[in-house]
Amino acid sequence: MIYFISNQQRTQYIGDVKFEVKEGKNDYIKTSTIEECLEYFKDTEEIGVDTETTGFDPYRDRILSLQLGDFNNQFVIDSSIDFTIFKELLETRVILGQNLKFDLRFLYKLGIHPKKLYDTFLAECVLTTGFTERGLGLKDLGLKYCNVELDKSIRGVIHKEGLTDRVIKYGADDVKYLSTIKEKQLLEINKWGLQNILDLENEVLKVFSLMEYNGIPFNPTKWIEVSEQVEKNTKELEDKLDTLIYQLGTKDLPNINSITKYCNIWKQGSLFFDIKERDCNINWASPAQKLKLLRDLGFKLESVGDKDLQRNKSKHPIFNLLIEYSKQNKLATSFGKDFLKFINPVTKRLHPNYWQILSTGRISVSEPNINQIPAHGELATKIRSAFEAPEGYKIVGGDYSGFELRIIAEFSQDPLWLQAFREGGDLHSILCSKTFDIPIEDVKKSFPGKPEFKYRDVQKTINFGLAYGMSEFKLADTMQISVEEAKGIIAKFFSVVPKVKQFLDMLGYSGRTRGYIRTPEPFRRIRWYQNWEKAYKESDSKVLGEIERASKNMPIQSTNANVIKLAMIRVQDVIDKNNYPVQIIMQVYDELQTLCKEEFAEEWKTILERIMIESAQEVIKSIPVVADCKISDCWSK
DNA sequence: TCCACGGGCGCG
DNA sequence: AAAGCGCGCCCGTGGA
Repeated sequence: MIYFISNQQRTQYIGDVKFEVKEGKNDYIKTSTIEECLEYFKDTEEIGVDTETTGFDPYRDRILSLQLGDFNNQFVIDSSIDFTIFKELLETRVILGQNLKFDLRFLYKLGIHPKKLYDTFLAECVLTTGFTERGLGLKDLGLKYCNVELDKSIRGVIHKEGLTDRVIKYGADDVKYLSTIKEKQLLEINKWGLQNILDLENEVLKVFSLMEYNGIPFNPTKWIEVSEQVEKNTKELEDKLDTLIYQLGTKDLPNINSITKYCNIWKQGSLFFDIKERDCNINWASPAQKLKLLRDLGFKLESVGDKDLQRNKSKHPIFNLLIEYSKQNKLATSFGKDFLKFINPVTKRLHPNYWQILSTGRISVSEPNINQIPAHGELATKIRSAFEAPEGYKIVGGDYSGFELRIIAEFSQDPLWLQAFREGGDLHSILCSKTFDIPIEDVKKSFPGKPEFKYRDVQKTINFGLAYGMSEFKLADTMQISVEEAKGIIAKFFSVVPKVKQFLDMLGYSGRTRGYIRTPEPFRRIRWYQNWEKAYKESDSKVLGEIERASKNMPIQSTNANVIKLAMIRVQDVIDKNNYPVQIIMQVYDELQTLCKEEFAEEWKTILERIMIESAQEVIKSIPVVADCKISDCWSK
């Protein structure tokens, strides 16, 4: 049965005619009261919850209706009711919902903070990680688990139509099937041993919801300062490139009679260069145009990517200009003034979207993507300084040190790799000395005859690269050596750390032969390869190779992601239990940043660091884990 | 004018 | 046959 709770007249439509009625014309909808609703849920442990809202922003939009229910009965409560009446109920029961992050932000706005969550959307993500053709919407889940066709056609018109019978029915259906979906999902979850990872996701859900709701403090003045500098740099470099082309056209291209002729060869009908105006029509942001030009000038390049430009930079001054231009242009476009559109007009903060589960278990962030803010180079510090704590607050946070390398140590149990972390030595240097048979004091020296390659840097490339399934071809390309030489280096390296090789080979074999790969205990996340079956039958080496390399990396990357999620749960838990004046504001792979009241910052830094380390040691048991936290006014390394 | 695609590059 | 993993964003390109 569907119950409707409201303090106002119901809106009804017959055709296009709108009128108010007290009781709907369909007898499956009854009017009810708050008291009846609270009484109904008095002894239930779990409640299906959904909201309809006027939009996506909890600060500018509002809840139109709140739906609470189970399979037998659903209550549709309209916005004439003060929803905070349900605070106690919602904060003590298990809240069952589909993509709850959306609803939670609106409940937070009302001061309602549900604690125990089960999200059918996240459960489906956990069950189908890696599949590209999967249905994650409630409509898909209704069909898959309940064989019921849920009507979604109405979404988006509720605001106009009002709470008519069909809108109420639709709202009620959105909570009616949740428990059935959950029960059937749990059968699959248990069958695959995914309970731990599902619990982790359902718990960290509220942290991501809070992060989206709270947002990130941002100082636009500082951002604009850097943007203007970068824009200026970009324009100057464009001018320099144009001038260079002018000089090339008049002097360095004797085989081309005039730049006009060259231009006509290059692009029919439109001049890219006007000698009189000294105006060059080349779009320096166009890879195709750049490549064509450089090839016409006689350079052999495969692309105009940084790697190819770097290799040619001694041959002509245009390469250094192009390298620098690409960098500045990237900063100007991706991190320029356009970025300011993401500032929420109400909170003046950034409120990015979080996608909680990608194929390895990492998250992704968008609008804006806070996980790709520049971190290297001289402008990075300035750019990041725009992420600034307000007056009276500090940014407290930090990252795990060499975390993926520690994960490799734990899972491979390689003696040398373990020993390096146990003794606190520098892993890259230790392995470098053994791989290249040189004294450890010499690891920062260059290879004989190759001043641009230092032993330890190459070792770093190997340590990270091989964990991603890197081949001798890539190493040869990176180091500019022969494939044979590269092969030799890899063989030597793996003879130094045989158990690492064994571990990676095992992962690759596992993925290639089974079509899925999973994280070791305790989380046991699983990633499927949708294209595996076909590739396996057809012995498609290209696809199987991709699966093999991804499988070598997934448990490592995934464990990092699982651990930081565990840390987030525990950190938020401590904040909530103690009412600390702290907000988690960012998670950047192996880094957590919080916003903290200034007077609490010192104490908080110690607590945060401890929780991060303790969380990681739940998984990394053989060696110590290090987290470096610091207190600052703005986001910094 | 809109859209899909891919090169290129920002982060880890 | 191709050979380092995981993302999102910007822009140019080419077709509708």
